[in-house]
Amino acid sequence: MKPRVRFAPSPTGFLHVGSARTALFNWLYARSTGGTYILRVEDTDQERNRPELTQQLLKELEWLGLDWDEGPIFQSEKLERHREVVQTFLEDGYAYLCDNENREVEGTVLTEGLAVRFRMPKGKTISFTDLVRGEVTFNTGDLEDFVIWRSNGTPMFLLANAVDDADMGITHAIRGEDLLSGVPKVLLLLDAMGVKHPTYAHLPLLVNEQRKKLSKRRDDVAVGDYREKGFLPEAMVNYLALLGWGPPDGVEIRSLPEIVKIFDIEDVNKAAAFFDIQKFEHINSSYLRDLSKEDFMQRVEPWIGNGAPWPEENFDSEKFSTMADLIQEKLRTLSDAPRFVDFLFLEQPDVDEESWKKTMKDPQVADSLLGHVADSFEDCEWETDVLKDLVTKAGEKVDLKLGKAQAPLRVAVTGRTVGPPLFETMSCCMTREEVLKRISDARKSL
RNA sequence: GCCCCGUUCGUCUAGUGGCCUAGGACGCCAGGUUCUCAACUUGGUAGCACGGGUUCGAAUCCCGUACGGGGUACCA
Repeated sequence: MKPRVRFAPSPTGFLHVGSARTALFNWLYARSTGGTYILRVEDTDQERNRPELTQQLLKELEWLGLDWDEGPIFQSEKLERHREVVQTFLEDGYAYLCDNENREVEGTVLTEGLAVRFRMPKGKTISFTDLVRGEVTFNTGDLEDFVIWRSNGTPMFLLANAVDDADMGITHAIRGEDLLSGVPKVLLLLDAMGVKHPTYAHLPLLVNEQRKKLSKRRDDVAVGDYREKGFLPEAMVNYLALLGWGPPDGVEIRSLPEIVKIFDIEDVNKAAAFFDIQKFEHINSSYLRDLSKEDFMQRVEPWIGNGAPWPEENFDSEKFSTMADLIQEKLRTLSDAPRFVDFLFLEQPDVDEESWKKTMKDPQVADSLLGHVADSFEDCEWETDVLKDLVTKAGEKVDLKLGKAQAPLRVAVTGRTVGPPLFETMSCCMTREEVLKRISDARKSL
């Protein structure tokens, strides 16, 4: 039988990286086994459920490239089926009615204003084999009767989850470890329905620096935030796959299709993992560098279009296209792009204070150097090699090597010590007049 | 409290009884290359939580301890 798995988020907030990782591992399992990946929206919590978030959720999953084969199926549409199962439980004596004070109420008919609790059998041992954790055992004596139906006429998570998994023919439930404790209850529910148990695989949790479970409330971990920071979806899924799993050959940066080939759910770790933004950035920059020119231009567009830190009318797409070749390899995220080119589209460079202090700390030297540079730039050939040569010579006059000598000029022209290759940028994207103006402006500010 | 789960460099991981004086990646440090940065490159840093067993041999198996986490809702 072909595996059937599902990702079952509840639309109570933005998709966060932990959920995305669960979605990814379900997807990987389905794709690597030839199974079916189903999307199910668990929207039974009427209080917190927000329909508009569902659309957002689907968008994020699409962005990540985690396409689903069936669904989205909305749990809220299965209300009648859930009611039917609960009613049967009541009739068969598996469950009982109870009031607001948790007192048992006589009767076997679902009644408005009354909740339903599942009766926990006494003295039973419940074991199951988890694909990640191995054999896990619980005693029913440690568990209590639990609510499966709210007094407001809606099903509880465990019930809806068990019924839907059974009805959808889910063969493998792959999800976060925070749900491990709920398994014995679900198994009891499944037994009461007389259906087979799915196989479980509980993924290690993703934790914050305090080693606590990542939460949408206290941790800034929405997938959308990373998209907006300029991370690539392929880098995101690649990094997420590395949390709790490692490729046997040690090659970490590889595409999703390649990961599908070597992924095995049984290789997943048991221990919680910390989401390390530095490593994520490293992976992202690697994917960024590997982008074709055309692809890069397309992806970077949102960061240099509307909202970029320069007047829109100053933007010159041809200049940017030239610059793209020079800066693509330097970016860690797409949002780094503007600050590598902003000086071209601003009237005045946006001068970074630290950079200024560092390079102009000796105003005499800086002024003399910039003076020599300006003089030699007056009527030279406007070419990369020529400019580089002239700055080298200017540097020699104040006893500085090119590495040091270019710094004040770079800050005068671009406003920062870090940026694209200076001489090429000047010769290709700036006029002699512009450069001389900036040198002269900088000297006045010394 | 009770139940369940976990513990290899700072971080993510490889490791399924001998190939481990524990490998890789990120980070960090030092050097090379270089017009800055990045990239690239050379080297370095740092770990099997602890204590008992089992075994000729244990990071790997067993028991205990410590620490961490998850659950224990008419949330999911």
